[in-house]
Amino acid sequence: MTTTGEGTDQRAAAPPAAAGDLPAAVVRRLPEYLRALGTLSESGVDTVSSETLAAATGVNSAMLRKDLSQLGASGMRGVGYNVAGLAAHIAAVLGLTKDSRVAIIGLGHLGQALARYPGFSERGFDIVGLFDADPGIIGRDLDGLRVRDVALLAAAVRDEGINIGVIATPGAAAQHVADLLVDAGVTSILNFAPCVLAVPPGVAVRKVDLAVELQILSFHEHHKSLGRSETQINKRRER
Amino acid sequence: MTTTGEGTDQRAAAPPAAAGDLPAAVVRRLPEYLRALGTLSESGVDTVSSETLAAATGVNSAMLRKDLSQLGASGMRGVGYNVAGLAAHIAAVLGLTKDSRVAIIGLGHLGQALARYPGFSERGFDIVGLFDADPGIIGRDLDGLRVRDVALLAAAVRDEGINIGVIATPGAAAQHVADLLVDAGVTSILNFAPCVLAVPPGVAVRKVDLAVELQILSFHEHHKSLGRSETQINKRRER
DNA sequence: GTTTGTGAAGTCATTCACAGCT
DNA sequence: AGCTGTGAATGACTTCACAAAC
Repeated sequence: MTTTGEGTDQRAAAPPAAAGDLPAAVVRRLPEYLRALGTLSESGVDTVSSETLAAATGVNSAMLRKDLSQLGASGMRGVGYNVAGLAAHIAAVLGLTKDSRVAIIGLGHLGQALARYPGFSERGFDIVGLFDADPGIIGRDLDGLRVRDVALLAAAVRDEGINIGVIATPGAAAQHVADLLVDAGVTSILNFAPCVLAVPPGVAVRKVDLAVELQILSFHEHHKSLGRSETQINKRRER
Repeated sequence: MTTTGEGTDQRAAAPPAAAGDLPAAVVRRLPEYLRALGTLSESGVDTVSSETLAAATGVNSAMLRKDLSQLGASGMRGVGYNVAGLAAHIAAVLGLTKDSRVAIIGLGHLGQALARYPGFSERGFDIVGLFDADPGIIGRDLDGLRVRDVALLAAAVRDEGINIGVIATPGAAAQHVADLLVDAGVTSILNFAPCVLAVPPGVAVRKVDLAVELQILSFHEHHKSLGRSETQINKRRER
């Protein structure tokens, strides 16, 4: 599959690669590769080996090569991968060639932080709508965007081309908001509320629960201290 | 090379002792079970079948039973699981019987939101220290906690029993902060900075990168639009 | 020499399906 | 009847190891 460069992307009729159904595990790693490539690029590096890039992203180099090969990206044997070309290829696969339009629903502390998080716009996610149900919050101005009544959400989704919804409401409101988003045609949802959302097939939901992450750490912490008596460290090759 | 950057989501780098040797995939699901059990408990339910609990957490019921069986939790055939008992069991396995003491380093917008996020203390994670390097932020009061100079971090870890560090600094500072935490004896880190941390074996790192989540959604969005019309939506996977 | 690309092997995770308990 | 617990089957992911390409 040495599809050569060519590529800048977009949706050609010809399938440049199998990109259609990439294993979820691969997709999860692509943003990480992309970030590392950006860092390399800023350092003026223009070619990178799978070994080096793998180290920068914390994965095994064989896996990295296999991932890239599945994307249809290719390197040069004996040399490595072209940093800029690879970054462009990954960005294309991720659909980052056009900016996405994001609405945040729920502007409590977390929602406000998300609204102001520079990492979103830096990576091409334009926050274009803020919505809340609390009259005490509606009307507030956050870095130039005014918080609107969630009743206006559906219309805004249609009129303003919103395609990603970020739910940062309390758990009790999350399903309702998800329904609003889905009915308005949004098919990608990032859910920060601590609950499972029911959505129709075809709608992608990703969930981030900050307390869950801490609980997982708690588990490790707990079992590290339990292990003190046994001292049996299972040696497993640590990358 | 001490490169241990623990992967994004799943992967246990920690060396747990024999008794607590649960697969990482199971540990990831436990907090979700616990949350669903809490909801059931509040509704006055005191017995639940694997089928029902599985539905509430979005997993397959056989997997749920297998998970619980690995914990040593058991239900009653023909009846189901005792809600309170199961919740207590899972909490014990996760080490949630004693509260954890958390420091947040980096109090930009995200760090401030985390500091005020009620979900942490609700689930037994006490935020006891806030640290930043910016003189403009040091000294600020956030809900009764004063932001201290990061130079005081190591002493605070020791004197105040901090066992979890949350890094919410810019990427460039994150490795330095991680080193400080590790040197001070912290073995659990939650990293919000967009970079891979190198830590010695025995230190557990979990990473949450908000932009990565959006990029993954972008992928799905992108491929929905150029996929065949009879799209076969594969199951989305939650970390 | 270096480094990619990939079959094959290995490891881990999930689902199935049913025996066995209540 | 209903439901758990678990071996077996399936599927997914990762790593190994090496031939082919530069």
